[in-house]
Amino acid sequence: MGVAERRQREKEQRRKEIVDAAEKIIFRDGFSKASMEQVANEAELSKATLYLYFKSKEELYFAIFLRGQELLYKMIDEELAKHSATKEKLQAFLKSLVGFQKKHPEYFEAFFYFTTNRVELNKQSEDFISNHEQDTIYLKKWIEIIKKGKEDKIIRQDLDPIPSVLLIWLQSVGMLKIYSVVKAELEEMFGLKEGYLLDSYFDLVLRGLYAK
Amino acid sequence: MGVAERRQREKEQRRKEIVDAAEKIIFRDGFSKASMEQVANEAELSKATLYLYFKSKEELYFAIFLRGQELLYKMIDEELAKHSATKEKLQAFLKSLVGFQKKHPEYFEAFFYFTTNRVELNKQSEDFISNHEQDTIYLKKWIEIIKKGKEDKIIRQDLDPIPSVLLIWLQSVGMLKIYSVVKAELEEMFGLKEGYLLDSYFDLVLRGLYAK
DNA sequence: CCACTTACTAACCGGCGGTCAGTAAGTTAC
DNA sequence: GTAACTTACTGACCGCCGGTTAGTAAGTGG
Repeated sequence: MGVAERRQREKEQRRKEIVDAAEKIIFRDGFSKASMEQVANEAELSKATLYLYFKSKEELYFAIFLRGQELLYKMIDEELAKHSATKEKLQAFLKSLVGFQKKHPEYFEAFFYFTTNRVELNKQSEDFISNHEQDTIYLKKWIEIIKKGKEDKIIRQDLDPIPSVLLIWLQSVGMLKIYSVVKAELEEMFGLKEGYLLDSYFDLVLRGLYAK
Repeated sequence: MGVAERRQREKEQRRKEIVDAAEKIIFRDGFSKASMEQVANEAELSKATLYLYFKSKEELYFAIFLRGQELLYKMIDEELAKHSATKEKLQAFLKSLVGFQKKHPEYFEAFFYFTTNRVELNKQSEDFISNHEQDTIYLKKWIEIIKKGKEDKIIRQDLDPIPSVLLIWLQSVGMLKIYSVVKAELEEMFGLKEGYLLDSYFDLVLRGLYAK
């Protein structure tokens, strides 16, 4: 019986179409200004139908966030695959994160939204759990990289890998977000050249890690 | 004629009362969940009256933000006055910022809100301009501290003071915000002790700055 | 005592996230 | 073929919220 399977496929297709529509509207207007009515129009459905696929506006945005996160992880992994030295790996990480924000500012926005808003999402949902697992795997992978760097005497011997990895993550994401907002003001105020601040950031953060 | 003066005083008093009420409600429920109706009730006024004193909900929140920022700057200055060495000054800065978030998490929240949301506030308003000037003064003060640190060979000679100061600011604020959200999860996941991550942060960021 | 200002508000508006009763097309069983 | 049932969808509605408007009542100044 292929009917159930076809139905399933069609349902997933609809879901995808809704997320596509939501991306278009939310990326254009921002999450809070975008309305479910607009998304529904874009998807050529009624607003009520959206709620058959997503519990709330926020969960719909979460689906967009997941797309973005997958993209980010892919970008990091691709860049990472090019390098084997610890220093280069760390640089690749920072470069990917910056590149992600530059290439996909709206996905970065969604990413930032869900890291700074612990929202009442369905924490039992498949998506949420698999997402959380993926995060954990990622962090542990980076902890291993730092550990290896320590063994190779590249990284300071007195550093604890766990907080180091967490901190680089937290401070980079936070800095990039704020920078994106105040960029123009700062560059005008202090006559900074495009990209100069980020180059300085790379230098500053890596210097805190490296031995010697 | 003391009438006009009395009226002026009373008006300022009302304004203060409204901000007090708004603080109470917004600190309890958060900015987005708090409603102007609730604030009005708390202030024992009608909602319409609030709009005679503030143009929008956001401008009312901005008044709260200003209180918080003043407090933050005061905290930093007090801590700073205790020290003269560059290293200690930098540590005092980080310590004050962390202390501010810990002591006044709601003010920190407001502070973060207005650094990551460039909102349509009245940019000609007295408050906004004086705030912007104060920020500039503050940044320049820190740039001077770093310059002096370079002269004293405490700070790396190859560092440009301007981006260094900006970056410490951006990354610290951003990190603290994200950390406050994910703190519990991280500590549970990696068995981190309370405060350990922040100690590591101090170490990491200062190591990036110091010579030797 | 009257003209005018000040401080305030009840009632309203448009828009939004979210819900619900109902419908129409498709599916299954006989 | 048709009756019973499921699936996918929607129009109309609800409550709430930020913000506005027309109007009132107390106080001021001449």
